[in-house]
Amino acid sequence: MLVSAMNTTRSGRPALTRPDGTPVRVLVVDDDPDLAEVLSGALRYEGWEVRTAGDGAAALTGARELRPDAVVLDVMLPDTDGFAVLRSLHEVKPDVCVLFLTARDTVEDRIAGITAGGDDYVTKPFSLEEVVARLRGLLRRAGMARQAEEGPRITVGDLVMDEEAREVSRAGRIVELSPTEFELLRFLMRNPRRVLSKAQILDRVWSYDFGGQAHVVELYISYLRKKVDAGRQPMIHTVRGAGYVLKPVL
Amino acid sequence: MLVSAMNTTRSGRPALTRPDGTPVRVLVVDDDPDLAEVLSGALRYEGWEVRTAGDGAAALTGARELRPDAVVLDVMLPDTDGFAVLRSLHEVKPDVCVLFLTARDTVEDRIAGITAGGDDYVTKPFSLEEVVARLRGLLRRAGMARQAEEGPRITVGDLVMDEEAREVSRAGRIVELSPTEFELLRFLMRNPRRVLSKAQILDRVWSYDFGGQAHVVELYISYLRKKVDAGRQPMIHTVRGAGYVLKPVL
DNA sequence: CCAACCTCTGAGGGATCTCTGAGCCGACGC
DNA sequence: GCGTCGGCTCAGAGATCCCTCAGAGGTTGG
Repeated sequence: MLVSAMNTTRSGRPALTRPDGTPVRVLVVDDDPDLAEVLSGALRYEGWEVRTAGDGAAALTGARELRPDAVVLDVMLPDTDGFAVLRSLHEVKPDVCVLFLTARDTVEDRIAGITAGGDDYVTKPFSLEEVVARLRGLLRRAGMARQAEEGPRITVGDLVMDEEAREVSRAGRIVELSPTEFELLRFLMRNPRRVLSKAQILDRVWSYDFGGQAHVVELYISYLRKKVDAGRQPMIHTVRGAGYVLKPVL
Repeated sequence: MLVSAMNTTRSGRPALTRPDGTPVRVLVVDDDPDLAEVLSGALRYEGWEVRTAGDGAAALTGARELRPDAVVLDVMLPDTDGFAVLRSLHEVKPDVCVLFLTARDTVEDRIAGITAGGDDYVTKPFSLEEVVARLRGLLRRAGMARQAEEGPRITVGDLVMDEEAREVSRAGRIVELSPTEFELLRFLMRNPRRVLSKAQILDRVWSYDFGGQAHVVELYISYLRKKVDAGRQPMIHTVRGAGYVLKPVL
């Protein structure tokens, strides 16, 4: 019988692993150290091995040493631009996945070139849920998903989410959700039966530069309830003074 | 009043240890020496090895020497801010868990991203039970729990508490509890068959700045009895002149 | 340029929680 | 027996937490 070391995330979920069972390796390249720190924290939380770099030169060194499966790459770097780094990266490791971080006003045609190569991008300011989800998608499509259960769909009770199709259904009936509602529900569904505080939700679902109050979370929970729980047995529960839980109906 | 420091390991319950069986190591960073002392007393009471530091520089030195598994870190430090310390800590020891202490009014300020990495925070004024519980949660998720049976749930007789789902059930039936009731019961359940004085309970379950009387403890014990013991064989017993005990029904 | 949609702010109101005060009861000592 | 003390419970005030509505401002797509 084949026994491999069980690789789990800090959250207790089974981690997405490389074909040989070792953790996925990701290189984070951003010149803002705070942002790099937050990103690498979120990725380590997924059970992945992370290394950071602050500029293009460091990125290449890091890539040679870590030999990452994926790279999170800021387009704006102090020494070079992201596309030059991309070319060098592909020389070092041709099959690496790249997730670009771009400013909102980055030129369109350059982005078109990215997605054509199978890579992906997110625009700043982004939410951590989105970055993690995109990375998971890239890795999965690159054949990195060793999990049978780690498909593109999440199921909690009779609630089903297809991440790729961005489609949610409860008891077979399609539920239409706005982008924020979708991300909030995804976060809840990836952490079922666990109480999530409003701060946790804010940190994870809202952009890192969101300055607003935790009140928005209440508001969006109320939207979700109207759409997901409407008339049915409620799955979204409030835990007063603590946060919210998503629980399948028993 | 504040609980006095105790250096003994709590008897009757196996301490949470590192994978190699040595005690968990925690660094406490706060510029208020009284608070640091109270905290380290509570953590030593858990059987953990504790060291304190008063500012960011001392925190780094301490981290390098102690190589802690977790750090309790005040966001407001005389020399640096929490984010910078977090980054340095992760450089010293990438897998360290951090529990931030923040004032209530700075909550919205810059917590963003902190809980995203799997780290956590509590707002001042906090209760020691809460700090210890959060730390235990962090350590458990980081794979530090060499627990024999130290899972996310505590069991005493037919009474079961799931800390992550914040759910309590007696004989299979869900019991709804308010935040304070929950913390009080958690404290009782973590110390079964042991008489706990009202002063002990106050020091541990209520915030350190609570100025009220021990009468509240009686009141909350009475609430708990109504919900937990309701109609069943009582598990919560009064020891006149000494305190309360939680005992499984024989 | 307009319409539809999305996101967020602010305010109101309702439900729940916490704690105080007071009365009651039983245990214990004299 | 009787008073005292410790503990239990009820009732209610005040605070807090949470939900919802209404609408402003921004974005998107036609």
